[in-house]
Amino acid sequence: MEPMEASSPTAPKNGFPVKRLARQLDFTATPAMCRPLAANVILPEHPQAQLQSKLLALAKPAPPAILVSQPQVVSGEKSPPSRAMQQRRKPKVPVVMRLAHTVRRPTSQEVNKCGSPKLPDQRSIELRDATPKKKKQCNCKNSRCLKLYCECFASGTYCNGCNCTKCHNTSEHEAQRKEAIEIILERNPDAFQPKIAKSPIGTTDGSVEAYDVTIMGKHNKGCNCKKSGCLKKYCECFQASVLCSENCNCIDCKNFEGSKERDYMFHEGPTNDFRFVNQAINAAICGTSKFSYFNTLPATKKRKTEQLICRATSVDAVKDRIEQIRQENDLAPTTASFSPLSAPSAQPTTAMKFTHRPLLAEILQSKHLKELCSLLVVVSAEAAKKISGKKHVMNKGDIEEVETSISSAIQGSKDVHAQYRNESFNTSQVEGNLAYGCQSGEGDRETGSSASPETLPLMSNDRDVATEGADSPSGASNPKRNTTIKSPNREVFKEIDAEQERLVLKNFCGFLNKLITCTIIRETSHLSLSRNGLESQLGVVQNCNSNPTIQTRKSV
DNA sequence: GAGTTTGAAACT
DNA sequence: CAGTTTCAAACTC
Repeated sequence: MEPMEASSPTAPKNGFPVKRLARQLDFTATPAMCRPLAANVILPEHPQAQLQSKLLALAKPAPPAILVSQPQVVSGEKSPPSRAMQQRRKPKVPVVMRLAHTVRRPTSQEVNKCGSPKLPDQRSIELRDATPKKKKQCNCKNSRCLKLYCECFASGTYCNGCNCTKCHNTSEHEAQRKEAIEIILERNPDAFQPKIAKSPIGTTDGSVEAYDVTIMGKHNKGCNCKKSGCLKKYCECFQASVLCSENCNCIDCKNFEGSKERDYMFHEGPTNDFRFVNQAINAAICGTSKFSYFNTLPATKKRKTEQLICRATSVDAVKDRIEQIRQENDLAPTTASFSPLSAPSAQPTTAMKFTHRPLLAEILQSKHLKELCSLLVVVSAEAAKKISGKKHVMNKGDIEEVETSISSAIQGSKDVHAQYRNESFNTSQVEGNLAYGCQSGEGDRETGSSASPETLPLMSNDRDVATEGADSPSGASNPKRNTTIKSPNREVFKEIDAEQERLVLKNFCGFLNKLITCTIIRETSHLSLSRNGLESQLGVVQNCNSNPTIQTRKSV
């Protein structure tokens, strides 16, 4: 369930505006919108029509994208451009081709919500021109509908059937209306220009099954959102179904290509639980007090998401554990505003208003976690070997038991890798791994099911638990571990456990630090790329995409 | 449906 | 040009 549609009857389905968008200047305008609407006809004397006429009269071949973005051209109507236009005609904002912006088409179920089934082609057409069937009526009270606050006025139409009060956006007040238009144009000659430069839309891969359509375009002026994450219709970019661009000055933007939050919105839910685990780690590493998009979810959705996350771990637990690790390693403390953008101990400044923030999920992939788990198992085994080697006083039987324990751990790793190879990797395994890494082996003892088999051998405490509980399922399922349980040399194992835990935590901490570094580098590169288009920096991004686990392993 | 939040527009 | 206020839509309850 999307946040915005939870209670609002006008909320868009699947992120698409389904009605005339508010407070906008023909964001979604296409040639299809040039058709006069029944209720609100674009007036030929309107500056927008005049602008269009003048542009056409200039007869300069414009790029197709610009033509597409020119809305509401009234053919045949040519009126003298306003004084403001003549004096201050600024060159149009060049249309820059942007990365594909994928948006989900409505499902058949959603389409059928309105009662009438629609053919895919019809849906496609509706999405492409985004033309609402009925213009929304304004509700202006104080602006007399003579300011850009008024949607009707801004779009160059008379108010007709609106709920506004003291409306002057009518033919009866034409003089005042023209005056208002002139004043606005004096202030901003582009005030009535379309805000979105949009290029044609096409399917991303041309396949029939593909329910992603690509919208290319950007807000000419850009948005300045601060709190909405650019994922609500407060944001003009989001409202127009375009990605935020370099024109924007938004804070904590999530309306960019690859944004998991945005992806979540358009897909009405996580494609897999792994995303939320990543977000949990991301939040923990960043020290933020929230999931970025998570906190925008409605309560019911939050609970659902919380359940997903908390099955094996929790954000707070992850944060607490990472904070503990940081303190143990004399690392800079996490703060509520810590960001991977900055140095670990740096506070973000107002200058750090990065628009496009790559999420951890872009860097951390399941294979990395797999390798991390393997690394931790190996490190743990090596620790056990190391300690056992030092124990000259141990008798042969004890050594055999230690070796049995080690081989058990390694076997556990092999088993889980067999699972991975069989594509059986699932979230609970990841969560189990995280639970171990972040909660020092406390995992999900209550359920006893979330920790991955790979981490079970590492959970030294569980061995003791199994010792005291003969009916423990895990203990019963692993006779080798039972062998360890019966060892009289518990001190040796305690030492091994301590060493294992120390090394595992140390490596896990290193892994997290590598992730932070990767995120910083990638983000910096992302910013540089978006601003300068320096493709040469792709190498940095690629390097950043390299496996942090391997980097950690090298550093061991 | 009332109240709150949000960000663009308008104003200083 | 930056900060503040106004405004109406979006959103929440």
